[in-house]
Amino acid sequence: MLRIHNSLTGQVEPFVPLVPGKVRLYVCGITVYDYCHIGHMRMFVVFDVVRRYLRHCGYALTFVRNITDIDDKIIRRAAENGEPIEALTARYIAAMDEDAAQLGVERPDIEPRATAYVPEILALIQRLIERGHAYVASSGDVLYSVSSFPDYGRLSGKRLADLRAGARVDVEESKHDPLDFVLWKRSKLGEPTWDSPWGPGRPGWHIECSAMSTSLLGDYFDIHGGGMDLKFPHHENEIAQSCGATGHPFVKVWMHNGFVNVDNEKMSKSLGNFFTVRDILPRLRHPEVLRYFLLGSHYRGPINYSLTQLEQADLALGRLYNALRGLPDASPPPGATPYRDKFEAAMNEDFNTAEAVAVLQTLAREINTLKAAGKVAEAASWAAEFRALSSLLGVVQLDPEAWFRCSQPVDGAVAEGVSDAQIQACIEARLAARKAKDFAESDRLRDVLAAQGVVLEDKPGGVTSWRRK
RNA sequence: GGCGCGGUAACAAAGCGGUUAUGUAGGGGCCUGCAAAGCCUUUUAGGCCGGUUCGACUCCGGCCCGCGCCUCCA
Repeated sequence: MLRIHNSLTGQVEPFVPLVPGKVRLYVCGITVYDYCHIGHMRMFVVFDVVRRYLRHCGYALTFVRNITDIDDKIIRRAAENGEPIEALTARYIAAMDEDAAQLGVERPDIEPRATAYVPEILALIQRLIERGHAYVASSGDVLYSVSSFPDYGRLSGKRLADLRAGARVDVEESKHDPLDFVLWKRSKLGEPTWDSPWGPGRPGWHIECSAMSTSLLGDYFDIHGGGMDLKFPHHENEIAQSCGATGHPFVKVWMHNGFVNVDNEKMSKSLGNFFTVRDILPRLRHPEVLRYFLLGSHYRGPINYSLTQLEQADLALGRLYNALRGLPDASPPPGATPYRDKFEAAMNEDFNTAEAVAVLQTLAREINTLKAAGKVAEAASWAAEFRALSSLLGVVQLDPEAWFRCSQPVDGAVAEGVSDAQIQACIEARLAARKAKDFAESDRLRDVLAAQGVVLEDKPGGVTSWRRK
């Protein structure tokens, strides 16, 4: 049975959907004003695996991931660039889609944009005012009254008194309570605006997610996910808004993924240790290397980014592909297998992808052993099982030969080098030399290819396979 | 100050109260014309101090160290 860590309780709990057989999942997506960094991508990949596994468990899943396409940073960036907001957001949404696709992240079932949900947002704010959870401030903004919601702070384990004592924000006079947050912002000159009962303005960030999630998934749904940093205040505020509006619970299970760090510190622009997906992919043999790296540790813990780590991921993936090499198509062994059992046990325990990957490595050894013993049919059968399992993680999705034809770029540049056909010709010539026991020539040809980053491997039966370094 | 997380071998990273994690790296062996790959085998663990227990890396307490959130942030 699947068990999931619930941030609301701090426990790993058995997962029981609200409606048997159905799961409704909402994940906070990104604000589109720049390229995705590795941290964004970790969130994408983590919830892509959650999505795959929930479906594998047989649930009818509705997966929503939103796009925040109106926000202070977007407005500022568009102004800096001197371009319309729509042009900016369209560009970065397209870039996000490309990056996600590279990493094997499938599109969510529904991908709402905040700007398309303004009517729902207005209705929600209206309801909050009616129920005494929100007020129109002297500034013209509509604010949420934190003190009207006794449960405020439950998700993040904070108490209102502590938060007030530690408040570092400039307290705006119009706020009844320094912790009150904005639902509807009065727009300044030149900013995008929508009409509202409280004058022209635009939605606050937190209310967008409450409106989109409940509009699409209902007032009470199964899982809400996002990055660790959204727990407070974003998700806390969502709870206050949604529960405030309905008077009943909002989300059953909260899931939060850990950060990507660099040198054990959070990636941030101010520290200058920031890596976008577009910075990294050109340094890799294949985008799968990044995905494998991200799944190599548990989703809740921090993960430390470094080139060394990516190199290790490359080698580990190569080992998996190597096991699958040269095997015919086959059907997996019927019924449960020890590998499948272990894999599923790992995934069932709060999506332990690190352990699931270890199962794949062990299975690869089994396949290699069978291959070495000449038991090709058996090896092929396990290879089919391997592929069924690895597709749940979205790794080892290529044809093995295609993997080995990719080369590992050096300093971000892919070596031009020799073509596949030239390599093949060289191998033929070397095989002829070997047949004639001309080992000097044979070794010379191997060295020629080695200098081009091509490694040869002589297999039994006079077959030679190759790989790019 | 408040809340929370973590310290595992050369590097990375899991599970687990007593039995090999896993990958990479190192040693030895098999295989190979020689290599490579693969397989077998093997060396390096559990921050520190106490406690519980027949037995603790695993549970409890204290200490030290690192990190995160408390402000926009995946």
